[in-house]
Amino acid sequence: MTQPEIELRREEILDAALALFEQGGFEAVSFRRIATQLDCSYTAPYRYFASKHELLTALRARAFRWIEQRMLASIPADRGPIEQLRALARAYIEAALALPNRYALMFFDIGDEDLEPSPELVEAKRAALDVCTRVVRAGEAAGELSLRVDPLSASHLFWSGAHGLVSLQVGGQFVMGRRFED
Amino acid sequence: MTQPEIELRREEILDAALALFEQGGFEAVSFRRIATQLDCSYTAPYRYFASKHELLTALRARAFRWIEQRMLASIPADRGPIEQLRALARAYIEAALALPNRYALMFFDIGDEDLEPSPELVEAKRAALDVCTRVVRAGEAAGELSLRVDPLSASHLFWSGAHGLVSLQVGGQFVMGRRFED
DNA sequence: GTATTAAATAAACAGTGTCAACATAAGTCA
DNA sequence: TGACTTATGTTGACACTGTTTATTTAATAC
Repeated sequence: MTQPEIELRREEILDAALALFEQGGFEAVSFRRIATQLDCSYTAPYRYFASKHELLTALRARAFRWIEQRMLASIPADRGPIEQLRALARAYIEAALALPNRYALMFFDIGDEDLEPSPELVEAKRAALDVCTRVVRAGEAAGELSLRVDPLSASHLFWSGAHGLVSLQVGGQFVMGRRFED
Repeated sequence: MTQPEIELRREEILDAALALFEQGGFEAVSFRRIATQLDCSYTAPYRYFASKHELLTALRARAFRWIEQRMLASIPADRGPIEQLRALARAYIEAALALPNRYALMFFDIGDEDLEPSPELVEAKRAALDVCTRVVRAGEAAGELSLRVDPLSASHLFWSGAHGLVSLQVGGQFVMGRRFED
């Protein structure tokens, strides 16, 4: 099996896992169920993911890469940093709200709640957060932005805040349409 | 069994569950293990918690009540709202950092990632968040604070931010000692 | 063709949450 | 007191789970 074929198979497995996850959360993802969806034996996916933990971690990393792309594409190059951050927040929120249901939202918690995140996940999170950090740094370098915390913490706050608002919104108490930065 | 006795037994079960959780996360909490810790049969806890989900939910609610108390006690009544918010953040962070390990930190994510939270948990979360909301509202009423978002969202942002910073800190990249409000 | 390697499979193990049937203790009323 | 009812605890079982081992099948190299 050639390398791109392997990658393709991995994607198929992740797709199946995602479908299960979206309709029943972490517990609904099981090797047995993935196998029936892909019509293979239930140990076959072990060739591609060493454990359930690794599978879910890979799934989450993929999700971070996805939202990173959406945020990247949303930055208006011709505007100031504050406007860019606002666009980032909007992109994040829209992406998060476009998710099929609440479950998928859990993926985007930037916190390090995972005891042993894979390097892949750490890298994907860092890359996603870096979209914010770069904007902040550029803004500070240009003297158009002045925060009381370092860029990394600021981005973390930014991300946590956006995530918190989305989860508040999804939780039922509507808020959207206001501005928020810091 | 009288009502307080029942409550006591529930606490014992939660204690055992917490001990397990703190040393191995959600998956380490099992009715079997709780039973061996409490030296009873593995279905006995079912008399007090209808399901594992309910047990964990009760555990989390208790944690929220705990941190609510610590935050409440930290508010300096003789200071302005900004100083009070700062004290709240400090209290939150100190409480979170005083936790025995990372696992317990997961409890304090305020987000609604849980599909079916019990009324008890919803109430505990609301009460904890209300500590912030009251300070914000009082500050706005006194004209000493003016935010661009409503008090509830502000508190949510506040909480998410504090939680995000703590989890960043626990994750390894130190930040503490700076100010942050919004 | 055969030999070797990769891929998929089946069987099994130790756990899990949960439920139904059973036993036991406590409390209630005669 | 003794019989009855109710709450509480226990055992055994069911249908799952993640994971490992051995075994078979498919693909490749010579």
